[in-house]
Amino acid sequence: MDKREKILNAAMELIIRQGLQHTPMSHIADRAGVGMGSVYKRFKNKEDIVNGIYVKIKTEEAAMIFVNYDERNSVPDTFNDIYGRMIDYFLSHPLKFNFISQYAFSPVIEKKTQVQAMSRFHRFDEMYARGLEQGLFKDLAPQHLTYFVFGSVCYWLKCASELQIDVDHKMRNQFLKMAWDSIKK
Amino acid sequence: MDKREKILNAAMELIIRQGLQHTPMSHIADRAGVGMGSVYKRFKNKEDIVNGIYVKIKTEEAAMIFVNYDERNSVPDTFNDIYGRMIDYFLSHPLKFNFISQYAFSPVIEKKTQVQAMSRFHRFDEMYARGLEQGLFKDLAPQHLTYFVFGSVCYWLKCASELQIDVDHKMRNQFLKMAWDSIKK
DNA sequence: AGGTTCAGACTGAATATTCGCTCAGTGTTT
DNA sequence: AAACACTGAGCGAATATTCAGTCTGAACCT
Repeated sequence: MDKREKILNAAMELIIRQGLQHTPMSHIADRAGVGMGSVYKRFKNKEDIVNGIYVKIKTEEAAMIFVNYDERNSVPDTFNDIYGRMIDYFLSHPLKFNFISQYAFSPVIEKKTQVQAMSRFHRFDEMYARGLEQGLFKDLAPQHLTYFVFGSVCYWLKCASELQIDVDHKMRNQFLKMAWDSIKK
Repeated sequence: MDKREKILNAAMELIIRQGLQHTPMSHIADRAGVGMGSVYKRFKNKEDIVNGIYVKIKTEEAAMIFVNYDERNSVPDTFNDIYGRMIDYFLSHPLKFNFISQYAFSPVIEKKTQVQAMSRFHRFDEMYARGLEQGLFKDLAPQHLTYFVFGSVCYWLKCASELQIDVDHKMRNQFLKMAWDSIKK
C-alpha cells in the first residue's frame, strides 16, 4: 500500500483510540511501519495529518453516497438513496464516523480543508435546488437543508452508538421518514 | 467575581480561540488574573477545567430553556418554548455554543460529566413521554427524539454562524416547524 | 555478467521545545 | 502570630521535529 495511506490509516486508528494529545508522532510512524522522516516528508506536521484524514474520509463518504446518483431520478428517491447510503456508510465504518464527529467542528480542521471536503457534496445542493423548484421543500437555502439533515443523521447515529442500539432496517427507514418530513413543505 | 468562575471563563475563551493544545495552563492563569497554584487548587488538571466548562455551560443552558417549564402546558407549546429558548440561548452566547459543538463528542469529556450534564435535561424525556402517550410523536425512544432534534438545532445554527446568516424571527419559527414536523406522527 | 556510481528515499537517535505541575517564598486574614 | 491563600519561576517529562548517515535500485561502464 501507498505509504501516505498507511500513515493516514495508522494515525486515524491511534488518534481515535487515544486522542490527539496522547498520540505521539513516533507511534504513528511505528504503526505505519515507516520512519519519522517519511512521515515529515509527506506531512508538514501533526495537524496536517489530521486534515489529511478528514479529507480522505469525506472523499470516501461522498463517493459512497453518490455512487448511484442520477439527476433523472425523482427527488424523493434520490433523497432516500443518498441518506440511506450515508447511514450505511457510517454504520459500517464506526472509526471513521467517530473521527468525523470529533473533528467536524474542531479548529484543527482548516478552512481550506473544510471547503475542499464540502466541494465533494455539491450534489446535495443540486438535489435540494431541484426539490425547491418542484415545490417539495420548505423555503430555505439548500445549504440550510443540507446542514439540518446532516446534523440529524449524525446525532441520531451517535445516540444509537452510545446507547448500543443496533440500527435495523425498520429503524433506518423510520429515520429517513423523519428527515424527509422535517424539510418537506 | 469568584476565582473559579474567572478561570473557567478565561479558559473557555482561550480554548475556543486557539484550541486545547495551544492553550498552556500559564496563559489561562494569566488571563484569569491568578497564579498557577490557584488554578491547581481548584482543578485537578487541564482536562478537569474542560469538564468544568462543559458542565457550567450545560447547566446554564438548561436553566435558561426550562425557566418557563410547566407540565400543565400543552406538548406543542412546551416544545416551541423550549427549543425557541435553546436557539435564543445559543445565538446570544456564540462562544459557549462553539465550545459545546467542539467538545460534545470529544473524549476529553468524561462519562461522568456527560451524565451529570444530561441529568439537567430530564424534562425533555418528560415532554417526549407525554407526547408519545398522546400519540403526537412517531414511535421512538424519547432519547432518540431528544438527540435527533438537538442535532438538527446544532448543525443548523452552525451553518448559520459559518455563513454569517443572521437568524431572524421568521427563520427561527421556520426551524421550529421543521423540528416539530420531523417527529410528529 | 559483474562492478561502480549516485540520486533520492528512508531511518531513528539526537535535539529543541513546549508545557504540565510543584513548592518555597510572599502576602493576607483573623 | 498563626493559619491560610496565593504566586510564578523553575523543574523535568513528554514529544515534535531535524538531519547525518544508511539503504536501494537504476543507469552506466568495463
